[in-house]
Amino acid sequence: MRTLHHPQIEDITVEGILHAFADPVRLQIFLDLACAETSKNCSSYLNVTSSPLPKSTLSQHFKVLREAGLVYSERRGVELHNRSRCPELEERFGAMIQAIVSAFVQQQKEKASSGN
Amino acid sequence: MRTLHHPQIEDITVEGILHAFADPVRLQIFLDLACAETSKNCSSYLNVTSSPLPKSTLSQHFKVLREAGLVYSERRGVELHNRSRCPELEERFGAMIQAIVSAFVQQQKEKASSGN
DNA sequence: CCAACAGTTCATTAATTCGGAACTTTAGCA
DNA sequence: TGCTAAAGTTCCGAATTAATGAACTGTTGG
Repeated sequence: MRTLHHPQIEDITVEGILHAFADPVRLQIFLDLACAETSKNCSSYLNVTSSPLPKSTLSQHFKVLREAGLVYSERRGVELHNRSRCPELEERFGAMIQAIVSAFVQQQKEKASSGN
Repeated sequence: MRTLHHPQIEDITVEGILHAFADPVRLQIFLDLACAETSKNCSSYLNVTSSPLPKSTLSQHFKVLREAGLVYSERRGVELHNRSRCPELEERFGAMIQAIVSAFVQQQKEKASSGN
């Protein structure tokens, strides 16, 4: 495993972020990480969808989030600890991240209450 | 040309919007439409990038924007008049659209001033 | 050293996207 | 009425990107 690449805050782009968030699995993972008190490993999200994700797929999703500059991943022993980069992101992109996450959360609520 | 499909406001999804916005050409078009006083036709954007876009590509971009629920297109004679759906979108998704557009505009400014 | 575990990489297949060429629709005009 | 041009769309092949099973890499504990 090569060393993990995390872009500098100034190299993060709006379109990179939007591309990463355009996948509901990734948006859900980010949302969860952003709310988490502590960092979480990748395998925590194997069952983030109704059917379990293959771990190669999950690994790719984390790579996309990481290289878009949305999460910071750190090796600890055998696992990877991931946390959102919310504070820096907020400084650079203002309300954007928060607004996206809020809209997604509200959409989840609506979906849950109507269609069930 | 079949009749144009515009999703109902309640069928518009966050991930659909983010996917549409993940392409800088589409984001730029939306931004421009959102600021425009009047509706604009597709061909107005043939030169939205440094090299001119093929019109089939542009047509596809407008289709994506339309089907994501971001723009409303109306046939007038031989051309299509497009306008953003900002008011409804704002009601449904709060600050999200505005925050994305703002972040993108700021990024454009930074790019223009540094790299030139 | 060995087994187990977390995650990555590789290779194959599937799905998207790009863009040129042909097509459709509407308007203007002789 | 045609004829022609303009604005978009559709079609299709090529190129790119995404999904995932299988094999692999590190790391830890015994």
